[in-house]
This record gives sequence, structure tokens and C-alpha cells, in this order.
Amino acid sequence: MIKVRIAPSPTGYLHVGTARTAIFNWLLARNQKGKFVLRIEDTDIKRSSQEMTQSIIDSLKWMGLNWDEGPILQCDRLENYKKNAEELIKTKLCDFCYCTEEDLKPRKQTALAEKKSWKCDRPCLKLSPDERQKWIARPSAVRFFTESDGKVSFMDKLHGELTKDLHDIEDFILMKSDGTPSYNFACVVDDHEMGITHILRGEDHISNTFKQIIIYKAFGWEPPVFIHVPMILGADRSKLSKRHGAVSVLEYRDKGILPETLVNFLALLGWSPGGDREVLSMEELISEFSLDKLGVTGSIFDYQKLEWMNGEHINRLSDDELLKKIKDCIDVPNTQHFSEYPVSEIDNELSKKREILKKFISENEEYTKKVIALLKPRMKTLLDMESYFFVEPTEYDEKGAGKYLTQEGKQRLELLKTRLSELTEFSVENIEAVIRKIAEELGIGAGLLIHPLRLALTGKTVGPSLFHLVEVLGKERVVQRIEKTMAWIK
RNA sequence: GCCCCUAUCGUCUAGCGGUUAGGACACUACUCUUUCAAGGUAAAAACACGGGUUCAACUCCCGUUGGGGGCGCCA
Repeated sequence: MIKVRIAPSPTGYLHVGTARTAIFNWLLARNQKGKFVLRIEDTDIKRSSQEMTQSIIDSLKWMGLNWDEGPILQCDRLENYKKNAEELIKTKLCDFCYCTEEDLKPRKQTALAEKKSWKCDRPCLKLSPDERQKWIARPSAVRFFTESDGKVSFMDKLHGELTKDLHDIEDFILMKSDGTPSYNFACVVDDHEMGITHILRGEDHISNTFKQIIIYKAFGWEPPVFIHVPMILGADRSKLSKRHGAVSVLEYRDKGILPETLVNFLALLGWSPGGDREVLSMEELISEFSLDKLGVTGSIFDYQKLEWMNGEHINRLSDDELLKKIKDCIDVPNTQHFSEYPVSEIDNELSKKREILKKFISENEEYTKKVIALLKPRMKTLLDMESYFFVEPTEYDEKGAGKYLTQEGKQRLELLKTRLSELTEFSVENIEAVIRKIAEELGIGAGLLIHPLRLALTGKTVGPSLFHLVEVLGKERVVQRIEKTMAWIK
């Protein structure tokens, strides 16, 4: 049985790159009926936080990536790494290193100045027993000594056999002097002890993998299968980062992206089921997923396509499901938790809209459902709900008002108001019939009634079908808004 | 600087020796229409370059160039 894992570090919010790696691992596990493990790599004590661990867990849950084991915290396993390191020291392949950062720095710089690749000159190895005694009180790290001859290699499922000269690999740290393991060491110990069979991760880890293979060998352990997937890139083709825009999963949630959209979209970055299919449900992704359909080149994160795909997923939802998703989205704690990001105007606007919707939807669920049915085909995000459905328009589109909200327009609005309020059954058919009838009586095009009416009701010149709009808003709101507009015209 | 990975429309990709190189996003027309979307139809748009291998290369091999990543007691 295969067993995979996602091993995020709680030093920040879940990055879409990490999320995509999680998705691949999860899909592989679910497709193969294997196990998916969540391991939190919190060994960088200074930069890790419990808050971030929680937000990563929230993100994974939101995306629907459930795990079978974990969350396992590496900091709970410190003794274990220590024990393994001690075992390895006996083999003489690694040993205590008493060098401090200040000791190392000048030596490293000299090597670099001579255009040599840096390699520790291992002074601690040459310590006499007396000298060693002197240093022993000093916090020590455990350093692995890489051979200078030979090669390391491993099979990567995507790239084939990858090889590197041992000469090009520097001596690296296994245990840091604060007692925590280094990434490479903890990773190997955990993956081995947890019985991980496939390591699928970003290709920025390829150079780490060589070191990890060395550790596997030192222990005499069998390495798992490696799959290094390409990176997600920003528009300028560099590694996707904050300066490219939103990189946190939670930001997409807060913007009104559906979890199934994000999973679908991310899965398609570097993977394809083959053929023309693009919009896939979680179930379809699981059944279609396979390692040999993974690509090898980096891909740019295209927000426009994500929005399009979100619209597709929204339209596949029933009105009831959509209402629930919108409620979920509104209930989410506000974007303020992104204290590390400057709150942009857009974020502020979204917050405001969220507040309006929150208050309104809970009080008018049936009405909201009608709004949703009308808006669904044009929604790109869950927050794409024009606020005029919920609050009266406070201003009118300048150009449109100049054209339609004239004295003549006022007379027409008056007529519309009277005739619409006379309707006993306020249905699309009746509304359309009345408006067309008035147009006929006045001998004008229906547009000359429709445009001012839309302006009066929404303040805008664009929007969904006017007759449907009138029906959804209901007689009371329609009459009231027409009156308000007539007063505005003076 | 050293090492590693990589190369199909602007973007995501299909292709797995013989194709009019297909789809999607975006863009542009047209259509539908009360407007804006959506939908429909159409247009435009790519195999980085140079050598091989082969009857035949986008497909295989080698270089060049371009792009990305890594070189921490970060993960």
C-alpha cells in the first residue's frame, strides 16, 4: 500500500505551491487507496507558530484534503532524532561540530573568493581529546561528512536517474545546536519511520534529495520513490511569491473562490488527465489522477483562468448548494488576519460587501435564493453579488442618468410606477407585457423605458435581464425606488 | 561562480516517429439581446536554435541559447 505525506512548515500561511503538492499527494493516495499523512515541520522554533499550524490545518480542511494520520508535529519527536543521530555518530560518518556561525563565515567567504565551492574544513574532527573537552560545554551541532569521491544518484519518477558528484555536496548539518534536527535529517528519519513510500514534492528539493539519499545510505535504509514536480511560477516566470499577488490558500477562500475550483485549478498546473477535459469534480480528479500524466515544466499561475473556472464550478452548483457556499464564504473570519499583507482597497471593499451580505442574507433567505438564481450564470466569485439587491442604490451612473433620468424619463417612470403597481401577479411575463404595452402606447422603443427603469432600480446601466430583475426585487422595492429616483430628478 | 532541472500559441496544456499540431483561458469579430455577462459561430495565435539518428522528426540523441531552481545550525 502506498503512503504519502504533505509536510508543511508552519512559518506562514499555506502557500498555493505547497497546496498543489498536497493536492497531488492526496489525489495519489485516494486514487491508489493509500494513506495520506500530515506532518508539521516545526523544527525552526523561531519562525514556527501554533497559529500558523492551525491556519494550515484550516486551509487543508477547507480544500477537502483529509488526512489519515497526523497532524504529527516534529517537535514532539525530538528525542527520536537525537537517538538516531547518536547511532549515526558511532559510524563516524558524522560528528559533533563546535563551529559557530562567526567561525564559519570567514572560512566560507575565503572559499567563495577563491571560487571554490564551500566545504567545511572540519576543524572539529582534528580536535585532540583535551581540546574537545574544552569545547564540550559549548552547544554543538552534528555535522555529516560527505565523501569527496564518487557520486550519489536516485531514480526520480519524472526525471529519470538523477546524479550528482559527492564532491559538489558540502558537509551538512544533521542536528542543530539548539537540539532540533535539520530539515534533511528530520525528513529522512520521519519518512523512514512512518513508512512513506512515495515522496512527491517540488523540484526545489532535488538538491536536498541527494543529501537525503546519503543519509538513507548511512543508516542502511531503503529510500522511497521520489517524484519532483515543477514549480508554480509568477507572471514573470520566477518562483511564485507574495509580490506576484495572493499566494495563500486562505486569500482565495476569502475572495470567494470555491475550494473545488482551487483544487481543480491547482491540480491542472503540471498535471492533465489527457485530452480536453478541464473542469473536473473532486471525484473525477481522484479517479483520473496518475503519476505518469505529470508534466515536467513550470507553470504560471493565471488568475483569470482561475476565475473562469470558478464561474464554471459555481454554475454546476444548485441554488441551494450555492447559497450554502456563499454563507460559508461570508462567515469566514475577515481578511484582517493577513496582517503581513497591506490591506488593499479591494480587500476593504470585499469586507464591506461581506458585512452587507452577512446581515441581509440571514434575514432574507428566500429572497436571496431568488437573487442567486438570477445571478448565478454571471458570477465569477461567491462575492459577485451586486449590492443593489440588498440596499438601495445611493447614486446613479452619471452617463446613464444624463441620458435617461431626464424630465421625459421622469414621466415614463411615473407611468411605469403606476402600471407596475397595478399588477396583481408580479411575474416576469406580466411585467414584460406591461412594459411592452406602455412602449406601444407611447410609440417608443421598449429600451426607452427599460434603461431609465434599470437606472432607477440599480443605479447602473448594466446588469441582468430587466424583467427578471423587477420580479426578483418585488413590487414594493420597485415602486419605492422609482419614487426615490423621481424625487432625485426633481 | 558551482551544481541540478527544463523548453508546443501571450497563458494552461493535448501530442508519446507519419496530424490541416487539438482543446481551454485571455484577445478580436459576428450572432443572440433591453444593457452587461453567459451562450453560439468564427478569426488570430505555438513546436527556441543548430547538429545528428531515421525513408520520415514537435516527438529520439548531442550541443547552443533562453528560463527556472538549489548552493544556511530555513524548510
